[in-house]
Amino acid sequence: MNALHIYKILFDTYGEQGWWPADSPFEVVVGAILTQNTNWQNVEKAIANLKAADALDAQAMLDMDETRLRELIRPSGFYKQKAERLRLFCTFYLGQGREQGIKKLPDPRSTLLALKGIGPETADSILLYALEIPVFVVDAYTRRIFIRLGLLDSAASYAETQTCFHTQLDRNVLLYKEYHALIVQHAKQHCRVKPLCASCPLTSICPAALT
DNA sequence: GGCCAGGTGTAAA
DNA sequence: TTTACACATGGC
Repeated sequence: MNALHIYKILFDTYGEQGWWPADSPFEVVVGAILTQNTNWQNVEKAIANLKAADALDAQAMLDMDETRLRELIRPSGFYKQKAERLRLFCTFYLGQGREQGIKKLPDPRSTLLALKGIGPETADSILLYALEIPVFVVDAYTRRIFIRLGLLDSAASYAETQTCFHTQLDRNVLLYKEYHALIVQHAKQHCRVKPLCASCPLTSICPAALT
């Protein structure tokens, strides 16, 4: 039993996800910041507001008042700190020369992590879905599911969890994109709070499934 | 009405 | 080095 096996089960169950749901790499970044500990439905409202205001653009976000940006993204919650985080990223983004400039940095991941408001999951989401760099995105769902399956120690750090996937899977952008998307899709339908249930496609391989 | 959501930064132990 | 806590809206 390994990560690839789980992937196959999830793919057979849910099919291709085609993530990230965004029209541009920059929109991926905005979504990645806005979705921090936030329901995606709320993020969609905020992004719709930005689009309606013609503000889904780095320069536009920097040009407007921060209070205006706060209002536009308010539905996504934590709107004061997220407005600041978005603008900090926008300054970095334009300063580096957008996606291409960031990709050419010696260590894009460390550079992103140095930005206030960009932690490991947000950084890796940006690397994978906006910059097409093959890093596995670890989120709360990933941990929960693999701990329940007995494939991950409950004390495993972000880095340890990520290494686990990197060593068990080929370094493939499309695979990583789909895998993370499938985990989120799966988590939304099953096992959010309660242990694995009878209709869960992973039940048959979960040691605790029937307890 | 309470719980949760595709985390992160900060401060105290 | 780990553990709490704040940050905030909207759906179920």
